[in-house]
Amino acid sequence: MQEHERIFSAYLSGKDQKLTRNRKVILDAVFDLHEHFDADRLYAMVRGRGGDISLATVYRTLPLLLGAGLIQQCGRNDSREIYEHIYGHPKHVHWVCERCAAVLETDLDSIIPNLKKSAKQLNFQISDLKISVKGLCWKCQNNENENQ
Amino acid sequence: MQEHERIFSAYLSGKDQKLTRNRKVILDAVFDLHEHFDADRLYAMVRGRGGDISLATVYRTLPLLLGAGLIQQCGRNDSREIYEHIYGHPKHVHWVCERCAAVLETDLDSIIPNLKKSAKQLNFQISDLKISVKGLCWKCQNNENENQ
DNA sequence: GTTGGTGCAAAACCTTTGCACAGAA
DNA sequence: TTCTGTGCAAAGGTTTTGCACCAAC
Repeated sequence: MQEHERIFSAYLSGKDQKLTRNRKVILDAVFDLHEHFDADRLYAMVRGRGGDISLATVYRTLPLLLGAGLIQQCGRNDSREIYEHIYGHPKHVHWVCERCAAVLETDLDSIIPNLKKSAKQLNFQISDLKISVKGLCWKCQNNENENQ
Repeated sequence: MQEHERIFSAYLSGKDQKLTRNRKVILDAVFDLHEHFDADRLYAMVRGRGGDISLATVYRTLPLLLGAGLIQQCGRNDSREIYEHIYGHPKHVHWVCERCAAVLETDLDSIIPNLKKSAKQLNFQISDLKISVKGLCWKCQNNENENQ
């Protein structure tokens, strides 16, 4: 049993819920997706694995994974909520290219050494942090005039 | 004529569009709302002013205000897009209390001195930046056990 | 047999759009 | 007269929910 299965299972137990077969398939898919994903992408992934899982079940499982701290929301694409798995990933900064939609990532500490100081000044107890930087990646800066 | 009217008018001219009466009412409402707002809140505001403006017009005006750089999106509340006016406001950091939903604001530079350095390293041309910190404000830390 | 899980279809919800008309240049 | 702007109602697209049945303990 993998670490994130243990975590999910423990979280569910605490709510008198179970780590069912469906939930296990969804959990595995989430951690096999090494990209950001939306509900539809995740649904396609679990369908591709032969399971008979409905979109409703995917939608019902996402809040559970959020609650367990295994995934987090990271913005929207068009009108869809985007998620990523975070187990074992330190909190980080997203650099989103507005042209090609590439997402670079860097760690947080290198750009926000003063975060804790500010929190202390405000007397604010941080539980979650999101930073999203939009602009042009180097590739798109060099190809500004090409059509996409 | 106020400064943001001039800006909006200039922006619209550039697109062969006009600063109509409806758009003026919406613009004024946006700058009279000294809080974050969603489409519905803004709609209520302009209705309250006696105008006969439809929700569709509000929705059609929001992208124009975004384009003119007069407002910006700042996350979602439930399922609604949240906006704030930004004319004259430097980019800033939101500190959102998860319990009472209070939003504190601080300026950016004090917590991210290294942002430009990172951008240079990545060769990333920044056009927009969002930072949202969630947690508990000092008030809620001291009243954790009270009901809301 | 009681509790939670699930597929299906329908509902809910915010937002966008088609259309016909109004208004300005 | 030829644009753009607008209200209204309908459509669109994502997410949630009601319900009946299933599965596990």
